[in-house]
Amino acid sequence: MGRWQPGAAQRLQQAALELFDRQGFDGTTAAEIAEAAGLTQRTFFRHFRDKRDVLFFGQEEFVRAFRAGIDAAPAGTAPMDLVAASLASAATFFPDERRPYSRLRQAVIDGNPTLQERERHKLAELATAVAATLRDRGIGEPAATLAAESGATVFDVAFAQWIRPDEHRSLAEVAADVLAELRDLGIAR
Amino acid sequence: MGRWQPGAAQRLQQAALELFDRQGFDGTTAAEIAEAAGLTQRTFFRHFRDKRDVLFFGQEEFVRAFRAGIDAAPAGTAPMDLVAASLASAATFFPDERRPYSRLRQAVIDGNPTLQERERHKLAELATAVAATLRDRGIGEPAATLAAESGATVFDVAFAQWIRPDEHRSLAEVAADVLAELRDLGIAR
DNA sequence: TCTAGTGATGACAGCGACTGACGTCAGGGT
DNA sequence: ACCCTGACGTCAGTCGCTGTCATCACTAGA
Repeated sequence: MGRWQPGAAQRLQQAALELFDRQGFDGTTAAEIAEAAGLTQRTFFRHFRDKRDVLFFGQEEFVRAFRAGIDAAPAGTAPMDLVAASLASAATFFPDERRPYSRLRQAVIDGNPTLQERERHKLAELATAVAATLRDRGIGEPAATLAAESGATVFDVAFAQWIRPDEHRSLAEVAADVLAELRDLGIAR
Repeated sequence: MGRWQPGAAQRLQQAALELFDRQGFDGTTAAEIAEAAGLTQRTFFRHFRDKRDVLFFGQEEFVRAFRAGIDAAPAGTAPMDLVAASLASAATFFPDERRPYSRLRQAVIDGNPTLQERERHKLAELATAVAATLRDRGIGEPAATLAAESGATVFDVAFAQWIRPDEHRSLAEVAADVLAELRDLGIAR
């Protein structure tokens, strides 16, 4: 056993979410979050690049889920079908049990512009990673980037819908529907 | 004649771009920019919400160009054709004379992650505004958001291409080509 | 069993972004 | 002359974020 409790980042994230929810993002200092997790401000910034980052802990695995969906598809699959596969794979990261947590987290993000900014950035990073994966499969530019950005947009729209109070479908179902709508748009001239 | 020179925001933006180019974004303080423009740090923050914002001065007119393109289209135009119209309209905001300036500005942005973050945010704001305009024309959700986000993506990709050293086509031409590629993607199953 | 190395953490000091309160100086209306 | 308003300056902060160094538990090797 170490001198410190394990999972410092996890504890910081949970403490941050609770404090942000209770007293707002701006009304919460990094030192306060650290104290709630039994740590100091300095340690907080050793785990996260900045105060906002604490809400985006664990996004790498999420990106890996997108890539895994593409990697598992058979050779010769069309770009937008690869995107469909990556969406289906990523949706498994958000089972229905996680919906309440996602709603709370999103409410905090929606309440602060700088957090929305960071969220957009993370979505853009996701699109960049997916585009790279598509390029690895031989898809050229700008097709790879366009397909990847489209996938990110579909995920974003689907996630927002999935979180709504009156929504009960799974994220996978919602995402499939949104993707279908996008395809209809592309054909309509 | 007032006590102060007019166009403080303009002067601040120009001074900022020069200083960022010469000594980097992080290596330039807000007080320094203000001083170069004959003002003080406090005045800088009365014109701009934060240090990054100085590089995005005048984006409202840019957004208006997008909306104008949609408003000018005849009734019954399909969503993606409205997007095409808005792109064509917005492209007039970037005549070839502006290319050197755009290149310099983009180089500064590319050199700093937080500036990229802000740029993504501005692009998202643009998409939100375009989606609202589409909704005003009777287009429902999620079609309006999907079309608007697609338009923003096309603009982003086209702009990046337009800025390249070996690119000589106009932004309107590049954007039309990228949009055509996106449409090809949508049909491919 | 002693000891030096390692990795995570805490304490301290400091920079710079950003803000609120308040004072100052024109010009325009009355 | 009068005040009001709008743009700016001054002052005194708060807080995000960082560099530096000391500290403590654990571990490998003698």
